[in-house]
Amino acid sequence: MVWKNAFIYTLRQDPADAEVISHKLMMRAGMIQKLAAGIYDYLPLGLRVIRKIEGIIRQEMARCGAVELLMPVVVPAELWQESGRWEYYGPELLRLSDRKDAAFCLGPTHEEVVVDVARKSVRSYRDLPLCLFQIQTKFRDEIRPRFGLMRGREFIMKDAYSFHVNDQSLDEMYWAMHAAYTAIFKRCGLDFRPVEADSGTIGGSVTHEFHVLASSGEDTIVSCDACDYAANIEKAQADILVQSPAAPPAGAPAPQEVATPGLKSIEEVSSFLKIAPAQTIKMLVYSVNHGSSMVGVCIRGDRAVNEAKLRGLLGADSIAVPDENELRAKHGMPIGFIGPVNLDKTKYKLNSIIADFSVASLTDVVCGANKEDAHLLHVFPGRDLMPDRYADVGFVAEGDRCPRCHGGTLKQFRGIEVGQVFKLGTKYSGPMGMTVLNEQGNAQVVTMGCYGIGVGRTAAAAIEQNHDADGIIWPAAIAPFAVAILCLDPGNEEARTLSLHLHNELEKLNIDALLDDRDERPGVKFKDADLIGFPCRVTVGSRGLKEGCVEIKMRKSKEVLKAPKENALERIVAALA
RNA sequence: CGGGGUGUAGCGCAGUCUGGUAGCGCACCUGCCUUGGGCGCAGGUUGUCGCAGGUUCGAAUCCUGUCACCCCGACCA
Repeated sequence: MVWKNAFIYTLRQDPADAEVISHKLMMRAGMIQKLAAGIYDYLPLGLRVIRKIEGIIRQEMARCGAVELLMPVVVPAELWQESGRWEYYGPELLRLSDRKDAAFCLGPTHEEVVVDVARKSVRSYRDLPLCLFQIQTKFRDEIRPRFGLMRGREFIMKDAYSFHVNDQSLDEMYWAMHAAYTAIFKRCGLDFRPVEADSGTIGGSVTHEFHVLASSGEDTIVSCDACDYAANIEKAQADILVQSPAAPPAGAPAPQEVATPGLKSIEEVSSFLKIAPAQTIKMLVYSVNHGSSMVGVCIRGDRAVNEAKLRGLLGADSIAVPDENELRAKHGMPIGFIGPVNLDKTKYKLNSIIADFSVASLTDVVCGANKEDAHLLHVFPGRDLMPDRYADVGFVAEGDRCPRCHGGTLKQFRGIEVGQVFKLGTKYSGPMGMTVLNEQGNAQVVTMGCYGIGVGRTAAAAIEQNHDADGIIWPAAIAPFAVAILCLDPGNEEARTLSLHLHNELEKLNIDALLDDRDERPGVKFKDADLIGFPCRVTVGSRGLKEGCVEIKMRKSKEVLKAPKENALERIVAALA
């Protein structure tokens, strides 16, 4: 490819609306261009990266026995009504209608469609296992798209779906996909971790997310410093020694009310009483399934409630913290002063009280007194608390002990979720009636897995991990071009001929080369090459040619070597290996 | 959806408070010059000042409405 034909326009300054480094660099390097919020043009250079990643994915999918197909982006509502998701998916699903007023949506994910594809043909257990995948544009009307390709509304996703006659077969495919994802992200040159993840409203299922470690990541992941335990913080557990409180020691003082006028927060109360926040219990009220019931949750004062865990524990579709004024007005709750001691559930219309494990080991602590402007001292959970149950509903904290090896400590990292593998079970095949005849000749609902990779997000994550002050440093496997040949003097016959020759020979060897033949000053070409991040740069200029040499420079190591022009080609090939 | 902010040339911005000929840097075009890290000189092109109303002799500027985009939060396969 010759620069003049390549449609590459770089920017000297960061675009004003870009926040994270990958977004800035992709815009500046002329890889993407914004069309609307969360909707981008993939320019030729950016598309080449996408295609490279897709190529790696295709190879690894083939290795798992997955076969590629392509399903429509526009999906009739009936399919979504069949699975039930038309009702509860919410505004993230972009709905539209055609000229006949028939309802459609833009597919944000394709479980319904793929079940429909498979059920039309698959009749027998002999056809299973089956794994279908596609690489396709998805649309999710995100509340807040941001960070360029990292959280777009329109984005390219590889989504695979597998069908099985039993759990063992599903399990095999699940781990084959897990291994494939590991291979894919490794080949893309990423530093990543597979982590256990929350399965959302689908209780009991197994799922792993693949996170690229990066400070700009939107997720927090937790991993053990001694073993291989790693989990999304939504799911992560700590090694909890005490799950129910002991009786208080003999002579423990009785609870005592203390005036705490206007002091509602844990910080205010603990600093006023000169105690650590960990010596308090805080209590929160959650509305479950849009107000159909309410629960009280108490947790150690310095900890936060993990709403994903709470939702899972309750088996709820949604939970939310109700409006404070509403709780005061409708339920008479002294917000800021409620506590788990002598709590009148009926009065406050609370269906149940849950205590996090973090309060079980506490003794002699402070909590709200259930009346305005007062707290209680000398609370002993083993004596004073009567929750309906103790459970794990808190976030783990940095330094908690590992639940797997019991010896290591948990550390937190930021991660970019680039992929997820999921055991779906019969969530879609059941309602949509996808059955096969089993060995006994009986109709049996198939069990499914699904496996996604954000292709554009993977590209963005690669930049987050591989850049410097000058620009992108592409991992070789996903670089738009492996080599940039800079012809510094297009006016010089020898330089022009030699650079073109090298370019042509590299292409013959199936090595992607970009020839910068522009009539620009050398500095411009160097800056652009660094910004775009070609792994290898070959400089052909009159200065080197006087010594009969070209210069080969590696972007990542900054290593420079001069090669005699006669064997420049083999030196370049060797440098890339 | 709540809070905050921004819309002026392809990009980055000033001008808006205090109404009076539309500006700067980069990019782009022409010529000269230069050629190993975003050269220099000279000349030039590019705008419904987001959109719609209103006030005014006169609106980028004041008022009303509206749209888009960005940030924080809530939310999120």
